[in-house]
Amino acid sequence: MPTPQGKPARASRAPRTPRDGAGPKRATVQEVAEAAGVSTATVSRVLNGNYPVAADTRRRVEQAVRTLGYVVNAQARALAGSRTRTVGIIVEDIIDPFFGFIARGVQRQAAEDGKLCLVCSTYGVAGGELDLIDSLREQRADAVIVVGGGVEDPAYRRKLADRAHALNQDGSWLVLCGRPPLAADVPAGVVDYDNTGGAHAITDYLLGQGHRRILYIGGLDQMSVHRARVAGFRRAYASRGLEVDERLIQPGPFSRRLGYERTAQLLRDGSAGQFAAVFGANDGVAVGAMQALREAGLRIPQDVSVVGYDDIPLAAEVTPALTTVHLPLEQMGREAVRLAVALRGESDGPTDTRHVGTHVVIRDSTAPAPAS
Amino acid sequence: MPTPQGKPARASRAPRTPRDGAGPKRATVQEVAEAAGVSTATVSRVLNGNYPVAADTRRRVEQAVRTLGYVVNAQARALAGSRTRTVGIIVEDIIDPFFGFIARGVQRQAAEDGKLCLVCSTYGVAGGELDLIDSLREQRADAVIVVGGGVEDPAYRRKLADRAHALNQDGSWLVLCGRPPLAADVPAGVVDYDNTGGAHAITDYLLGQGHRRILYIGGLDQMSVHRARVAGFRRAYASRGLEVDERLIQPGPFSRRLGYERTAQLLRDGSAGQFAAVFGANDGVAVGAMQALREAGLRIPQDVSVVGYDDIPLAAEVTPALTTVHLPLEQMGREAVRLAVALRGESDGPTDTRHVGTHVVIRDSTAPAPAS
DNA sequence: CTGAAAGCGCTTACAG
DNA sequence: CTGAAAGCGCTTACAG
Repeated sequence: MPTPQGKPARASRAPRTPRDGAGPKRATVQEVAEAAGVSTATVSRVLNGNYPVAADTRRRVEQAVRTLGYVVNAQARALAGSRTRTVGIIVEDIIDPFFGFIARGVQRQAAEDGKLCLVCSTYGVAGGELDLIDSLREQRADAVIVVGGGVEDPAYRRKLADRAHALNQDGSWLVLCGRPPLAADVPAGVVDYDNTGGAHAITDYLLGQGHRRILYIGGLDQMSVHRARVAGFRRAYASRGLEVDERLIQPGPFSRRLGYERTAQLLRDGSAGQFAAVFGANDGVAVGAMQALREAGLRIPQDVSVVGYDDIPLAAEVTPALTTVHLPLEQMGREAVRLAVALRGESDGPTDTRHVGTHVVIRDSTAPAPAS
Repeated sequence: MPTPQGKPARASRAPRTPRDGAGPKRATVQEVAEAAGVSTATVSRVLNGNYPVAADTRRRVEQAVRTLGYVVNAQARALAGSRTRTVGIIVEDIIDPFFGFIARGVQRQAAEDGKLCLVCSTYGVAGGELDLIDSLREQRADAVIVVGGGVEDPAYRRKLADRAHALNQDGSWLVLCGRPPLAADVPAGVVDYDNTGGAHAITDYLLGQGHRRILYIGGLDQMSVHRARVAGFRRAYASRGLEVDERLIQPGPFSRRLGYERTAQLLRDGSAGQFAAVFGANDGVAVGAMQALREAGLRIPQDVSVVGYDDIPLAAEVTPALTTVHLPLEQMGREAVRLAVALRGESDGPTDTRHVGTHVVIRDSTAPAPAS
């Protein structure tokens, strides 16, 4: 009946008494059982298909399910069972292709395994990872996948290790994806790749082309990824008995803007000396550097060679196409989920580490050093 | 004790009897209550902070929580309460910036509201949306946000409407983001923008620059977004009393590759006649077209003007920077979550539609038509 | 192959 | 301000 007042009849905030006629309502196993004339146990068994049920009984149940439009209540199922069929993934920013592709791999593998993904982003907030792991623990995610290079700070690593133990207690697992292991006694899975080796390989390629003064741009000291890449850069020089001019190592956030601005500045003020090659700590940095070089009237690769890291699609799309280190990002995401599934098999196995391979992709942004 | 055989001591698949010593174990409210010397009701009340509790009692409980490392069990909470504090979002592909930015907005707003996001992708599989909505319904997501242009097929829209009703039954809501409403009687939220108006505006801008033969590339007939954009394109011509040469409308998937290949082909075989402007149905298509034009020796914008749609970062990064229609993608995502929250306030309100504004961004890829 | 019943870990009227 | 108790909707030994 219409409300006497002209106000819209919106549900008053009366306390929800159980089943007061209004309020949300969806069919339950109970109702399906009644409709099919069987017990709830039987309904559960046909729903899960994990136990023999007479063909005829099964049919009656399936019929009832259809008629009532029944859908299982995942929370009730998770509470009664032991798994939530959910995996959590924590990235810095879903819009960054590095994270985006890994997240895509995680999603796809999870979907194939009948799981759903809880995706969280830290947006670079310090400690954001920790809080998100806690939220995901509340959700009892079957696994929590933390993506990307981690902070090297020992205090932080200890906190992360605590989370790993807590998750493991709960029967879940922490999986580090693109980050080195925490410690031997920490129950966590790891999917990693060889940053040092990749940086070594691409630096050595440049060195082999006759380049000696390579400007290395990008990376923050606390990040494991950065330290490993710089280490590879240095080692390549060392392998050939060459020295690195420290002025050529220019740290900063992994961003296109950094590549652009730092390159432009060094070109302008010459404070790092000359250079005829640029190593961007990731593809974005490299592309930013390319733009600055071009604006300064330098040709790529005739005057300056440029390389990146990661091989996101952008690398192949710019002109000239960028020489870089290929990372199987999507595969890393898939691997992380597979590893988590494997680990749950063990009651509390040791840390398990999986390595994925990388390789240098030579495109058009590199050439032999100009004769000086 | 070590297993007699040399095999690794992995937990045998014995049936999990309740609390058999091994197995995952985490503290419960029960245990916190005992440790604090109060009832579980009281623990729940301090945890949720939604009810007065004596300061001293509160302290004891908080202490116990800390000591035991207690974390709430979200499934149990959701089962006992009525909300899951979870929102589901369905996109085509998280790696596509159009979807990525919307997903980011959804995530951020959800995080601010204390909710977690279940992110799903269809990867363009027909009907994928429907299945994913069902999964999200199992999860009892507080809202299910479906992103991007929808299929116009009436049968499909009917199925979607069924899902909307089902969700509404459950006390949840379907929210369409970047897609027109289904029908007046369907309980679903809508966050949309004016595709026709945007396409009209940017086409009119080109027309105002003296262009008459504008090549329109991209879009599939079944997609609502495409139909609306083409309608705007046509209307701009009509407003000025001009005719559209149908050969200049070239449909296809929204992809960089389409822009590149179709443009290259038309330049080669001339089957669409001449054109001195290209309207890419989205920025990716436009950038692909730019590449083909450049390879054909044409200058942008001196010889050919190019415009796109969406204004993803790529648009500002290419050279010359692309004139396009700006969409507040991240804001759309946020709006979708806010709308969902608002809708849950009503027991079953009518369809609620929110419009976000768009505008043309003029950059360097457009210029007056060359004198012919 | 099937059912009765306990239990998963919370929240929330209800009663003090 | 606090507690006893019911109930959320499933799954899973246990017993036939």
